[in-house]
Amino acid sequence: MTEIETMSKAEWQVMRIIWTLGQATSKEVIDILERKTDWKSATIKTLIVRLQKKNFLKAEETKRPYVYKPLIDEDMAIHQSVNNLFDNLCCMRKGQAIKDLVQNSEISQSDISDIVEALNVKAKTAPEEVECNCLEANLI
Amino acid sequence: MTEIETMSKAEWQVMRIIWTLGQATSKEVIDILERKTDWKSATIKTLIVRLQKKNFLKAEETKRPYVYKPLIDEDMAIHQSVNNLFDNLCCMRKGQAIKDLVQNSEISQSDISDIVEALNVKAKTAPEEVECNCLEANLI
DNA sequence: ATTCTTAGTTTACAACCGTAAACAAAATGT
DNA sequence: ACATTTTGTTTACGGTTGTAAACTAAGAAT
Repeated sequence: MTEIETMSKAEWQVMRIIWTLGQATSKEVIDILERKTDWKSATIKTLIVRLQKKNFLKAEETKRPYVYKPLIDEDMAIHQSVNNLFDNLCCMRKGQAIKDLVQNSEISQSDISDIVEALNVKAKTAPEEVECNCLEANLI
Repeated sequence: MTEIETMSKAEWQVMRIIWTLGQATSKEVIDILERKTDWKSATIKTLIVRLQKKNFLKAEETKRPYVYKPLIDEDMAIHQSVNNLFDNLCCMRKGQAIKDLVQNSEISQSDISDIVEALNVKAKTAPEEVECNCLEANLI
């Protein structure tokens, strides 16, 4: 049961920048986040340190300023986070939660097609009803 | 900017039981969670207290044992949690995150139809591409 | 070489969370 | 009425998170 390291809300903001740029110096991250948020540079430095401790980032320390690179793939991080949250939910309600997300998210035409396709596949084996197991003794 | 109270993973387990039962005494919650988890009853009591402080639960204190009732609707809680998490994500990747969820969740036939319907509606106004704004100065 | 600046490291502190024991008050059994 | 059990309240403690200042080491400017 190796505990999964989770990313806090603030840490997500840092990772998004580094994922988007591919790699970044602390100055780049700080400049961008000082425009996006009201965080002080010290705060952002702390977040970078914590992300290194959690093995989400590593510093290329051959020369300064260090270049920070992601150690986890963005899609993998999203997969873990989202599924981790869905694990909290009543099985019966996940379908409606997904519908709610569809309605509240901006999604491209091609992603819409992809999701519809995934739903078509799903429909071939999907049950008529999903049972609630909120009271059952399934170990969490 | 009134801070939204969030529910921790452990607190979710308590809420799910009370939502499913409609209301419950601490004994009911404790009995169920002692079968589902290895938490001690003291732990579960603490969670109930914290959920009251966060206004997710209230105790009917007219007679003992108290009866605990949800102060927040389960669907509303799910909506808030899920959208709160999606706020962390790069806009460009939300579509694929939803597809991933579809593939990894058990969903009923009728929920599948509902989601497809929502996607059809969405497709009428969906953009060809969604722009990434991870580096932009939108206040979080 | 000495000073200024930038970037990385250490320390800080309150709130929240997982986890639970200890304590107190009410209800129940005898 | 008194002992026992149940249930609610208080206190605890280490780890995480938001938030940041202070300190230090390395580069850059003079």
